[in-house]
Formats: sequence, C-alpha cells, structure tokens
Amino acid sequence: MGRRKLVIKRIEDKSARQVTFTKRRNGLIKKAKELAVLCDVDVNVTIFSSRGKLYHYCSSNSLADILRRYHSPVEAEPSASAEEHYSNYASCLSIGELLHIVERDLRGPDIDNLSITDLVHLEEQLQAALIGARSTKEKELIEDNRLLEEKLNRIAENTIDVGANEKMDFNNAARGQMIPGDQQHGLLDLFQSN
Amino acid sequence: MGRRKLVIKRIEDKSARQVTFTKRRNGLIKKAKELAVLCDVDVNVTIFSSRGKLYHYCSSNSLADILRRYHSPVEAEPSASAEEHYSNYASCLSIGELLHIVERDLRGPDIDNLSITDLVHLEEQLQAALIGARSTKEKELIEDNRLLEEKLNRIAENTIDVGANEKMDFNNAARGQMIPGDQQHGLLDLFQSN
DNA sequence: AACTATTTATAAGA
DNA sequence: TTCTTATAAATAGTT
Repeated sequence: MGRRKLVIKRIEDKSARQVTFTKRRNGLIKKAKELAVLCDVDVNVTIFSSRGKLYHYCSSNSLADILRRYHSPVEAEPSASAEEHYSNYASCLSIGELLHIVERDLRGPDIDNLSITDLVHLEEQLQAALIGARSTKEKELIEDNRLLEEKLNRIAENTIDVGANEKMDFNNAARGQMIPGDQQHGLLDLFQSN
Repeated sequence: MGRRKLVIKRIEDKSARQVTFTKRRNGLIKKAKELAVLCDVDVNVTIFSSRGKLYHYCSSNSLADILRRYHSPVEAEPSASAEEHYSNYASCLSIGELLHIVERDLRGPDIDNLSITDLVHLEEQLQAALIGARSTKEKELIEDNRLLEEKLNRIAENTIDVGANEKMDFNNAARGQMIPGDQQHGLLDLFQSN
C-alpha cells in the first residue's frame, strides 16, 4: 500500500528503514488496539528496535492480569476438562507475578520509549529476588546449624571421651557455599509466598 | 477498510466478532512479520482469545535470544553509558532463561493454537523449578543439621551432665518448614546455575 | 513532517 | 464456514 508494490525484504537504506519502522510500528500498535477493542481480547505487542529501544503495547493492565483471569473458572463452557485445568490453583502466583514484575518494569517511567537500561535493571531485580528467596531459608538453617555446633563445642569442653571415631566436622560443604545476598528486596515476598 | 467505515467498539454479535477476530488476528501477525523483516527488528505479538486460546508470533527464536543480544556490546555507539550498562554481565541468565522457558512452552506442539492447558503446565514447571532450586540447598543443610543432631544425641547418651540450662531443641522451626518437592526437573539447573 | 498514488486489509454479502 | 468484492485504511515514494 504505497506508490509501489513492496517486496518484503530487509530495507538496506538506513534512513528509509528508520522511516518505514516508525510508520509501520505505529500501524502495528494501532491494529493491536483495534483488535483488542473490537474482539474483546487481550493483545500484547513488543518491539525491540535494533538500537536497543523497546516499544510496547498491552491491552490489559499486565500480563499477570491476563494469566490470572484464566486461573478463575469462567462462565462459558464449564466442561470436565475445564474442571481439570482449574483445580489446585489456590496459589498460582509464580508465573503471574513474575510476568507482572516484567510488565511493570518494562513500562517504567516512559511507556513508549524504554532503553536497555531498564531491561538490565529488571534482570538484576529478578536475580536478587531469586537469590534473596533462597538465602532466607538457608540463613535459618545455617543459624540452627551454628547453634547446634555451639552446643557440641560446649559439650566437648565439658566431657573427656565422646568416642574416638567421632570427628567434629564443623566446616561442612553446604554451609561453606551459601549464596551471598542478605539485603531485603521489594520483590522478595513474591517468591517467598509460594 | 471494508464496505463501511467501522467504529472501533466491541462487536456485540458473537459470530461477527469471531469472524473479525480471525481476519484481524491474521492481519496483525502478518504485519508483525513484515515489520520484523523490513526493518530488521525483533517483534513479539501475543493474543489471548476470550475463550482461553493463545496465538503468538515471535520474530526471533525466543525472547531469551533477544535479551541476550542486548547483553553483548554491539558495534554501534560504544558510549560511556553503554559501557556502564553492559558491565558485570557474565552470568545474566535469570530473566533470559526464564523467558526462554516461557517462550518454549508457549510454542509447544502447535504454535498457532494453544490452550490454557499449556499455560497451566508452564506455571507448574516454573513453580517446580523455583521450589526445586531452593530445596536442593536446603536438603544439604538439613542433612548437615541431622548429622550434628545425631552426634549430640550420642554424646548425650555417653555423658551425665552437659549443663542444666542447655536444652536440646532438635525440632527447630526452620527444618519443620521445608518446602516439599524432591523430584529432579529439567528446568532445575537453570536456576541453580546462578 | 505532509502529501497522495497505490497497495493492502477487511466488512459485508453471497 | 469460505470466497468475493466494494471500500476503508495503511503506507511507499515524493515534496
């Protein structure tokens, strides 16, 4: 739809490619909005430009909302298979919340113009949250371990023979490998609530 | 673009809405493909129909590939800020791999026609992977804890006085709250590699 | 950034 | 449903 029939192939001229990108990107997102409204469906469009910018459209508040919707039985077609799919989903937060975090971060301060900085920040947050969730439980166990060791040491000081073949190995492998990361993160509880 | 000018508002007639959905969904994905090829960008389109089906298009192999691309310095504009963003990313797998899992599962057996079953399955896998990653380290610590307790018990049997104010609390809280989930999962190592 | 000749998408009809 | 066709909408090349 233009002055000539266009062959669908990478546009080699850089500025022509940039102009077409702007036109068609706007067109695609407009079409996505229309589809969402006309047909009452959820549509998500994400475009990563070659220079690291991110353009995004999501018809609902977040992908998490979309997924959550499907975890509640809907009125239409309450078939046997539907029953099957919707059972045991009282605490189905992992992917939903994960995607919610992704969505929230991708939106960030400027919904239409995000740099790779935001993606990097997002990844750091997720990594911190995963590490934090793990290390919390580990810290509890390590503290218990430490208390038991203290007791053993005190006992050892107060007794003479605890059996010749018993070695007090207080530097076991698992404790030595604890993952660092003690700070509290805002995302932490999402992973801990599972 | 049709016989009449269309107002962008939810189509109330169910069958008309379904017909429009099919037409415009195909149109949107076609446009997305063209944008990706013409402008050499990464495009991702996800559509959730109101009856729980998922339609999806992604120009690259996976979102993980896209994200990974941005974690390697590109030739264009090696500015100071770029340096800053790309530093300390030797092991930036969490979000990339997570999204890779999402993408792989969303594609599944039939790329154009996925039910909510697949989303549920995907969520289960992610949940299992998160739990598995946590419980592996916990199991090591719990085993250490158990060994220490055994030693304490044996010592207690062989001694008379270990101090009156010392209570042997072998049922501590942390151990009692271990998350179930002992199976090995294919996704497990992704989370353990962090 | 606007314009406009054309192509493309698609709403309604068969 | 699938195919057809009149028309609206998008956009390639131009200014």
